[in-house]
Amino acid sequence: MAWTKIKDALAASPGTECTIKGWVRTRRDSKAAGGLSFIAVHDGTCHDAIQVVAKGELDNYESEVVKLTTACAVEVDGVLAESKGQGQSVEVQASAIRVIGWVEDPDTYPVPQKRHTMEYLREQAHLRVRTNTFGAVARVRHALAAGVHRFFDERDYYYVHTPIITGSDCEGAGEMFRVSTLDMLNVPTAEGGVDYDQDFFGKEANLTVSGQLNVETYCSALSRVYTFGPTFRAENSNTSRHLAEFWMIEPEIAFADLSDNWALAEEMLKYLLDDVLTRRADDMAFFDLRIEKGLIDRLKHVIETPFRVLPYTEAIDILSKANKRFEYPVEWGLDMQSEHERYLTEEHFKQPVVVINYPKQIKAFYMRMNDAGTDGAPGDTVAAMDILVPGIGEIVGGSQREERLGALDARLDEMNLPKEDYWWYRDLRRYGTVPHAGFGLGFERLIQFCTGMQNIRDVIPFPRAPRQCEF
RNA sequence: UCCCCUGUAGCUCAAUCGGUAGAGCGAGCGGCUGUUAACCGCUAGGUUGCUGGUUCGAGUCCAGCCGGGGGAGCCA
Repeated sequence: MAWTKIKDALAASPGTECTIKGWVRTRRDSKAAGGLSFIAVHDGTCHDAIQVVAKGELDNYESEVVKLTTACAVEVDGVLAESKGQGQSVEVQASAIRVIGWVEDPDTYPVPQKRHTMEYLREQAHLRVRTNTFGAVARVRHALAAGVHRFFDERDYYYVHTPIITGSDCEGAGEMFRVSTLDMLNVPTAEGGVDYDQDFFGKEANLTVSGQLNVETYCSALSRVYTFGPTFRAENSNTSRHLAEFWMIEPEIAFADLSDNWALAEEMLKYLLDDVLTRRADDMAFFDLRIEKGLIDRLKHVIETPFRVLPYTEAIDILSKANKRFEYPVEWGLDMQSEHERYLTEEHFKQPVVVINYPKQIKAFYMRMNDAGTDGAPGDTVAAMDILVPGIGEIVGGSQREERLGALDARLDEMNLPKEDYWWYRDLRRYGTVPHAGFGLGFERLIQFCTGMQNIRDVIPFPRAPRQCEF
C-alpha cells in the first residue's frame, strides 16, 4: 500500500529504494545494451514527471514495457539514481514495472503527448487536467484557495457558509437562475401568474448571485467574517472573463470604513501572490516560461508596489485629459468602460489601482452615502471601490455599507425597492448597527491574474457558460 | 444580446480562377541512439459541421441551421 509520491522521490537521495505510481507521459526507446527505455511518469504531486529507466532484462520488457503509451497507469519498483542524462537530477532504475491500466486505443486517445489548442482541450475537460498546463492550473487553484482560508484564519476572520439557494430576490447583482420543482409542462397558476405557493419552497427561489447580504448578518455578531463559495449569474455574457458559475471570496469587516476595506484587499492580494510564488514555484515557473513571459516579474512588481488609490472624480479628470481616443464617452456620472479601466491600470499608472467614491446612480443601494462634496465631486457619491489590475481589469468590487437606517431607507425608496423584501437586512440597522465594509473578489479572475491564462474557462475544472454545461 | 473571424485526417493547418484531398504532429511497424520537443524510413487514417441551392463539375459560390474563437455590453 505504501508508495512514494513523485514529489518526494524527486527530492530524495540517490540509493533510496522506492515504489512510485502514476501515469506515463512519454516513452523513448534505445537498443543499447539489450534494450533500454526511458519513461516519464507523473502523479500530479508536483509539476515534473520522474524519469524511469527500464532495461531489457525486465520480464515484461518486450511484452509490455515497450508498448506503454501516454496515459498508461503504472506502478514501478526501483532505486533512485543520479541521472546519467541531462534534464533531471535523479531517475528511477526500475526493478519491476507493473501496468495498472492500459490505454485501449492509443491512436484515438484524445490527449496524446503533443501540442493542443486550449479550445480543443476545453472540449476534453475530463482529460485536460492530465496536461502540464491544466495540472499546473489545478495545483495553483488549490494553493490559492488554501491561501485564502489561511490568510483569513490568521487574522481571526470566520468562514461563514452562506446559502446557495436563496429566497430573496433582492441581491440585485444580475440575472438569476430559478430553482423550482414545478412541472414545467403543467405549471400551476394563480391570479394570472405562476402559483409559487405550490413550489418546493412555497415562494420563488434562485441560485445566489452573492453571499454578501447574508454574510453581513454574521458580521454583525462575529466582527470579521468571509464567505468563499460558488455564485451564479444567468447573464448571457460570452467573454473570456465571465462564467455563469464562478467562485467568489467575500469578506465583511465590522467597525470598518472604506480605507480599512481596500487595505484588507491589498494585503490579501499581496499575501496570495507571494504565497503562490513560494508554494507553487514549479508551476509558476512553467506559466512564466510557456503561458506568459515575464509573469513572475509582473507579480513581484505588484507585491512590491503600494496600490494607487484614486477617487472616481479624479479618474474621470485623468481620462478626459488623456491623449487617447476612447470608443465610449468619458463624463462624470457615467460608469467607466473596460477601455477606461484598462487605460488607467495598464497605461497611465501601470500598477493596480483602487478607484473609490463612485457616483451613487451607478452603484447599489447598500453602499454608504458620502458627505456632499467629497473629492470635490459635482454630485452625490457613495463609498464604493473597485480594484483594477493590468491584464484583467476589475478584480475586486466592494464598498462601505450604509449602516444608517434612515439613509438606507432613502436609497431603497429612490430605487423603488420594496422595504418589506429587505426586512431582515434592515433589522441589522435597527439593532446595534455599526459601520462596516466588505468586498467581492472573483476567484477565477484571481487565478487568471496569477497564471496568465487568457480564458476564464480554462482556470475552472468544468466551466459553465451560455450553452456550455457538458461534463 | 451585438460586431468580426472560423469549421477539411485523432490534433494543427494547406488545397491558386470552381476542375481527381495534401503536409506536419500524433498513432502503428521497422531502423538508430543514455534518451528527454529525439532522429531516419514505411504504413494506416477523409460522407471537407448539417440541410438544401447554383453549376457539366462545389472543400471552394449562395441560403438556412448547428458548433468554435476574438472583441463589446453586463459584471466578479
